[in-house]
Amino acid sequence: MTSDALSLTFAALADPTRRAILGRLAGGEASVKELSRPFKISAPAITKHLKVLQRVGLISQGRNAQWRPCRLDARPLRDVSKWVGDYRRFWEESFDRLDAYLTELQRKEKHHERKK
Amino acid sequence: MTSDALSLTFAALADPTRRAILGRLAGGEASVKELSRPFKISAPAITKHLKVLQRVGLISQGRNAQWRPCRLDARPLRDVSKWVGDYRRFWEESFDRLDAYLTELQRKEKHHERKK
DNA sequence: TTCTTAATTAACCTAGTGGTTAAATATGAC
DNA sequence: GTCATATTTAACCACTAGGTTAATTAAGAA
Repeated sequence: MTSDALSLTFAALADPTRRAILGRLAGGEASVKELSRPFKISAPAITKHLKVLQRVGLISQGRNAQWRPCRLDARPLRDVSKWVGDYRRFWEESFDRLDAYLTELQRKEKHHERKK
Repeated sequence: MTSDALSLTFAALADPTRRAILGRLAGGEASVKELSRPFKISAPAITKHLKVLQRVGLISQGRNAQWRPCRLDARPLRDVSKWVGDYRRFWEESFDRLDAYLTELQRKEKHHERKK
């Protein structure tokens, strides 16, 4: 795998289970068990997902008796946000073009109706 | 692979070569040859990267003689931006906490100096 | 100590990724 | 038609990802 931080972060986010875990952690700390509850996959699979998230710094794990409470650390998402933000003008542009296109289409439609 | 659109988009962005291609296309249309120039990988490898980008709708390819000019379509990035935006408050929060921590640390440092 | 629960590690499997080289296809130029 | 260039397809390879089950570690409870 590509080892630069941004690539690793994107890769970590490319799995819906991991994004769901982050979503859950947005609501506060949770144990591994709690995190696994919504999914039908095994505990080791969850552990692996958590390792991926931990490796890119999106979560950290504490210790409390036999539990390893996880908590969100969203800071790596700043870089993602910054990267994607550099393209904002492009999708706004495309949207504008699409919007203009649709408006034009509508105008033509009206014109067509009138002619009928 | 996970087949929901957002996962596929994140996965497409998880490769630095593909992100560089998007970066190049931000400067305007380019042929496959032109896109491949900065990299030391083979033409088929570039073709594969382009297919990945095309599959998630980040680029589209036209035809002009033997060239297939590629152009950026950033609209899928809106969803990425929206997703990551939902976490903004968390990284701003973490940053604040770090900031508060550093301020506190500095305060303690000063106190320590004074005592010496 | 023994039992139970939480979580991880080990070993394995399947499928997918990113790369390769060689061959095929498409198109304009001579 | 032949040649050269651009690009894709085919076939292959090493490695990784995401999953499994079984075994291991850690800690509180009986």
